[in-house]
Amino acid sequence: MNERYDFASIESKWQKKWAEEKTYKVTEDKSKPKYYCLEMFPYPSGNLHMGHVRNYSIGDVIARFKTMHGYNVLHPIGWDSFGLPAENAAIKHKTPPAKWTKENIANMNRQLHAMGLSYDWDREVTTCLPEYYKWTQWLFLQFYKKGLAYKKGASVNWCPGCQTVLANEQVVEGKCERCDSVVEKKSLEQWFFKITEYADRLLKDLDKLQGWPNKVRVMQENWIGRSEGAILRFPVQESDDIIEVFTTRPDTVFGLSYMVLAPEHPLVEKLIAGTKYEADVRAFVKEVQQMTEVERASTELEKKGIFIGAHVVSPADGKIVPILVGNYIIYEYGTGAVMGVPAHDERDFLFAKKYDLPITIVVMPEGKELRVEDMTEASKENGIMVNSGQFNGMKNEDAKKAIVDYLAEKGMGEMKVNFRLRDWLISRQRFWGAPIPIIYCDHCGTVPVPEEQLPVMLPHDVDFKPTGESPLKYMEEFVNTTCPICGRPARRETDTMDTFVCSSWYYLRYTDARNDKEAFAKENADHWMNVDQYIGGVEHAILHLLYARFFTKVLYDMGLVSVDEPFQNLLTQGMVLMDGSKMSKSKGNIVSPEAIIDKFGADTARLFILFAAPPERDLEWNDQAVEGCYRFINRVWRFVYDYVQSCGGENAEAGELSRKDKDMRRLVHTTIKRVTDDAGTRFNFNTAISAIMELVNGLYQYREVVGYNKAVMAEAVDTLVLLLAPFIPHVTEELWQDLGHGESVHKQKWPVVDEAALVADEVTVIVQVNGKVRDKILMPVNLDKAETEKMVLAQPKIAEILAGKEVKKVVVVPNKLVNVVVG
RNA sequence: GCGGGUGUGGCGGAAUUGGCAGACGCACCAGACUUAGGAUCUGGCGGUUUCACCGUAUGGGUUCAAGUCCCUUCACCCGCACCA
Repeated sequence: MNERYDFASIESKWQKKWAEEKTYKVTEDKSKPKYYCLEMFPYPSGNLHMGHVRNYSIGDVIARFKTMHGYNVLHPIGWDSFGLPAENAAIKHKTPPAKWTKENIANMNRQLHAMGLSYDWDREVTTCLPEYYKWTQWLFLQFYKKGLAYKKGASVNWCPGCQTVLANEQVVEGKCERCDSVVEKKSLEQWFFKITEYADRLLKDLDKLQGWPNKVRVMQENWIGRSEGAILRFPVQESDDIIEVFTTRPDTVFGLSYMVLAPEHPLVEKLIAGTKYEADVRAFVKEVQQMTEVERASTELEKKGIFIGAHVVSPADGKIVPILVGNYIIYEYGTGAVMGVPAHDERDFLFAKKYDLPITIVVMPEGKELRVEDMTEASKENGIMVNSGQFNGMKNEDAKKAIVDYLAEKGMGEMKVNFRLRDWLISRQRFWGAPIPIIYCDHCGTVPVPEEQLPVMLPHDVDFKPTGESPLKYMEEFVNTTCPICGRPARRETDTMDTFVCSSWYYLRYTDARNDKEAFAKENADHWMNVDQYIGGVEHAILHLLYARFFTKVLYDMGLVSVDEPFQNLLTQGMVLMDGSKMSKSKGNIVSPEAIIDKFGADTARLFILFAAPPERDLEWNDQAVEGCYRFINRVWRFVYDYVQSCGGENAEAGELSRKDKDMRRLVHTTIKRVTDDAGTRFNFNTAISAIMELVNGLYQYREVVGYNKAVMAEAVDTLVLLLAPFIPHVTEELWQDLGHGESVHKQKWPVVDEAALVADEVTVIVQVNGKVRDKILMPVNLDKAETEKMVLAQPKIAEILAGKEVKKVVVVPNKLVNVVVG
């Protein structure tokens, strides 16, 4: 054994050995309980960053810990390797995206190995390889067959920077989440997945995800945005047209004062055509549409509208009110039309004040006398119905249903649940993605590519346009094909799929990664699913996690999997910060994982990142604290070195234990207990590590004891190495061998707590007087309350404090604390 | 505006069920060893007017006992945001 801790040679030695011997390869071993530990797979940008290091260190500890606990652990890794950066690099450097991606993967693969992660590399998946995207395309076809993939013309989010459309989820504050360009609206024919059909289930099943952070569940709930209300129909006066509105307040329909349509609403054009209002309304609509999405969506925007020259008749009471176009109506939400009830809606109130429209109170808050003249804002309180014909006197909550029932009889309304969630737009006008397997034939229409013709391969040798426009459109050899039905010339779809499609099912592919007959065998998926622990950044709280849940539910309905939620438990790790802000190239506050590994080794890097903060919290990088972790490993190394030099290999009999021996054993076993709880059930690796540090401090003291027990010491040293193994796998593997053990430390059983060793003969009891600590007494363990009280009151120090005072009460918490209450 | 969260020494953080606030580590200070120390070991390290008192963002409450439970106020972070 080397006296010095030489991390570089130790780490490379074991990494090589683990790879050669496939130490972490896993097969479906039915004799053990299974555990699926998954970290969100990386985009192969070229280099690992600290966020990756944190993510994978956390996952690796969990995987190794569960393995030592006897689980059959699936711990895979792969590459989310389609997407824009590869294409942008291709344009810039004239390298094909496939080459750029492959090189990046190779480099990051090397970096992952340098971290000593326990992945089963035989299950590595790469989404941009045909062997993977063949099955992404196959899944698309299954969705298509079920009517869950469809093409429609729609006003969509267009990112001029990325030269492609975006899903709603990828638009943040009106900007592209990737490149920050202001997103424009474009009317295009696009492919969608019908995620809205699953809105209710995606919402309801959030209840099943008790192992998810509350925050993420709430974010998904808000994103899905379920609201209960009604559809009401308002006939346009002297016309056959009907304006439908969605409202959550059908009880306020008698307070109607006007009707507002979104500028994009088709009835606007229809109702103004050929009227004297035509020119003004068109000008207004154009003005609104010329605003950016950000401007339009701003709550600061002054609410404006214009009369379009037509009226509707209220189906409730026959009241006739004007129709306007309003700049605050969103065409995509509800029906794109809103009934204006100024008394009970804030926006309607402002609008009515501005345009001097009538305000009618129809819900009177109980115990109040609201008057229109006094109102400075809309009243949203519940109350009693007024000015509402036969519904007067009802509670407004009851009137909601009563009014809709009444209108329903006339065919003018019904209860309706509305969702904020939109269908998932999956077409991308870019090259580096899985081609959508669809063929357009002039005779047969839209024809899915037959499954036996998959994959639809991305061509090699591609010329990229500097604009970013997809070169696929111009590649005759790709576009021109024959119709699978009639055999006549036909054209391929040139859009590719959103990369989030690829990442919506990769966790299933891991269960059967090399299968070339199907996406995955159901048997394998059933064996491993669902993911017991998923770990990743909170930035995926909506996008990826919602899409993956949707996919799982669809596959469940198709009978391809037996679970309807993919991720049982979710851990959202915090960010790695430097000087208080997220590490980023633009800020220049980057610490490269490779530099840290070169200087201190992977074990130190892992230990620091796990020790510095609990996993959900943001973590501030601290170079000096990294050195502290390096010192700790050295301290462990020196201890084991000295131990091996002095008495390693001796077989000692335990024999009679002295008090200090027993104390040492108690420390060893309380440490096992603490580490097991902290790392295994709470994932508080920071406190688990601090417990081990205390053990090491205790060991340094124990070895100074003259005539310490060698069997106790041997147990303690072995335990120390075993407890550290999941955190710092290389050095513990080396130490385990130095201690004379044969098999890998990572194949050992986790140490078991000896409950008997935890019991002490004596305990320190805190003595309080009126809640203030006055003394600490060492007393025999498990004294009953009366004896404890007697002993405490007999203490000279306590007796002195209590002299001349009346003891009112004595509270005894056995083995812990006594509180004497005096008058 | 709505929703979620956080607030503890110079710093990262600990206190799992209401029971010694500050574990463990960083930084700092002192000592030992040493030709030397940025190595290692030992000790100290919330504040103050130090036989004691004060102290977990703020003010109040419950309790024998509150960082922990209840109410108030404040600050910061994150998500959504004209959602009808």
